[in-house]
Amino acid sequence: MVTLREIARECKVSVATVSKALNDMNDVSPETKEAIKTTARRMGYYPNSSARALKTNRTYNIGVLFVDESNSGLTHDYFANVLDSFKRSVEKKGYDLTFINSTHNRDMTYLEHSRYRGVDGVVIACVDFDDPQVLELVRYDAIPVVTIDHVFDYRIAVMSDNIQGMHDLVEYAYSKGHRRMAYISGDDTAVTRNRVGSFVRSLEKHYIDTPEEYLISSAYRNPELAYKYTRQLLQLMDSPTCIFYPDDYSAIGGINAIRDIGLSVPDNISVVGYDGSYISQIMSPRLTTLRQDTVKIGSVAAEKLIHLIENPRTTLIQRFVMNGELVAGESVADIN
Amino acid sequence: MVTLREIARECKVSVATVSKALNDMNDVSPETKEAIKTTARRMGYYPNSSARALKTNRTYNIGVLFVDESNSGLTHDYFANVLDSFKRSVEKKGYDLTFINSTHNRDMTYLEHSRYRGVDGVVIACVDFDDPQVLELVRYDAIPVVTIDHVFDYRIAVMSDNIQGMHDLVEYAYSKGHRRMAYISGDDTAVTRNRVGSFVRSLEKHYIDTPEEYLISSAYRNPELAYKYTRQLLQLMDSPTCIFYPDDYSAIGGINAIRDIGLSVPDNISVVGYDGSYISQIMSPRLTTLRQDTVKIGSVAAEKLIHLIENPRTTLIQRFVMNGELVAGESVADIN
DNA sequence: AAATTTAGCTTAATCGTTTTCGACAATGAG
DNA sequence: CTCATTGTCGAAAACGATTAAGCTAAATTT
Repeated sequence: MVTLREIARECKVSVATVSKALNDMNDVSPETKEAIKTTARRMGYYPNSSARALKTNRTYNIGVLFVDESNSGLTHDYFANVLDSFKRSVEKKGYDLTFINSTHNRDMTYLEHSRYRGVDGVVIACVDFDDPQVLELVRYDAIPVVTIDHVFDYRIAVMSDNIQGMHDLVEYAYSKGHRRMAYISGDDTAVTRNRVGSFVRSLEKHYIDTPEEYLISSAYRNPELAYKYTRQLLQLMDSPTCIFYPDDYSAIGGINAIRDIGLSVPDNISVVGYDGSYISQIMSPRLTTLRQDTVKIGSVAAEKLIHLIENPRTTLIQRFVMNGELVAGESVADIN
Repeated sequence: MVTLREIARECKVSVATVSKALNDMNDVSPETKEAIKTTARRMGYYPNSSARALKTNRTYNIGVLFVDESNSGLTHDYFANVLDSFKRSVEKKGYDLTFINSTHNRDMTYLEHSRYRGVDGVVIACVDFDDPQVLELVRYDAIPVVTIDHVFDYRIAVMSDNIQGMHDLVEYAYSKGHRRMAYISGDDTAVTRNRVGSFVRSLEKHYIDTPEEYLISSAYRNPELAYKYTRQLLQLMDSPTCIFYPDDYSAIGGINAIRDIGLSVPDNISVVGYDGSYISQIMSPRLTTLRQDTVKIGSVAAEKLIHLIENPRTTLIQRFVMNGELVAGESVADIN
């Protein structure tokens, strides 16, 4: 490993001068600076991140907290895409990504792990936001944090506009003539509450009351449950003409239930998904869904987190709400 | 941040003694060791990874090289699952995961980046294995490496048994009465060559020659291309009764093509996927496919890499081939 | 009883960097 | 000509940990 010391010996200057030259400090003459830089390049030098971190308390490393009870966020389509975009963005600015976890040897909490690794900041998504360990990390204000799809006071949040998104979907179905709409929603989270609220209010604007049996609390990414609840809805005497699902995967489960009963999508029953995942547009019929802008969410989260890291005091704590985009698809029939 | 020094002051011993006590060295008396450990716990001590890494040249950090031209490996269903399992496994042993990339500020190669971060080892998957930067990293023998689904000499490789997998699929289709089978395969990689070879040989065992127009080189995860080539196959005078695809997504593209022509799966044409992704079993008809054991692949890769890290000289360089599992599904008709 | 070993602890060097402070020479001002 | 300023550079401390080597006193051997 080639160190500053070796470059110093080669250039016949001190280690301090080499360091300053490579960091472009201005108390090194242009000539020596240039000479040092070229020999550094020639010798294949790159800094030792541990040594630098030890001295500067900056690692250029960002922690990623992405845990799901069942799967980790990695296998979660939506979050994997957000993370992918996030990763791309931070890498452009010279930061690396390290996963934060708590199932460590000597068991550390998320906060301890973050401090152990000395990450400059943490992005949190796809977790149980009531987890005491998450709260501990969020409340520890020496580490910059952005959360995705959840709002904490005094923390930057980046989120999808679930209220507008659901509104758009309801308006679309309404415009196609649907009046009896049911919503099989996800687990009880902030995101879910926003969507359910928006669903009900959007219908109320059209003077449509949503009967209790049209609002079913299910789970995200659980086609089996969606299947079950879809059958349940279809057995109502006054069954809906259009069913909304928490995500595209659940919608597929619903479609299976509809077909197994002998009905067709969208001819007999219309279906609305959420997320706009890749699969939703290659399946048939193409799903009517709301594409969340994962690229934007990831890149804005990255940008804001890095800004917070590099300008700790001047950065405003805000929420950033990203618009999604309605994807018309073919799963909602025009029954006008 | 609480350091060894503070614990030393508190316990009225030297820093060295504290370090040795916490690392369970045997030249510290049991009593002082215990005392030191409890005060360390009480004060909320955890080591500074940078300082430790600087001194020991061990980071307990593993580099992940997962890059795809289009998307990163994160959004790739199969590799995301492998990575997820890998992550879980290494975390159990106290290692963390950091992404390796080359789009860094001062542009470093993969190798330089790995050395810069001082990772103890690297797992490589889902990359262009002809990339000079990948080769540079693979050839640098001071960093332990395991590759997934690709074999290099002198490097540990963990892979799915594509030969057996394809064989099982062909045998299955054959047993269902299919004789005219076509294969729309993926890009030209080692994995693809294994599968195509196995496809052809498995049929030869049954004295079936595969006509040239039945072997089409397409791409992975590209339903549009699969759609196009499927139409092409169906226009042949002697069109196949069963079509194999490089992956489940492509199979969906193929199914769409078949349906758009007015035919049905599996009544008119049978379809075979690969991977056994989640979606393949919630779609309808459930896909006949080969589930790759992503959990096993990830955990074995982790186990072998860590063993190599901790026993550099004694670890044998081998290939580990993981069996997949045929998932019967409903997309292959019995035409006997 | 003298010599040697051992247990338990400390001292100090070291990993590779950054950064403060001071040294020194050249330059400019008065 | 003297004094202050400026431009370059180096010495040394520091970040927090590990570890070889040395020291002291007690335990053991001869």
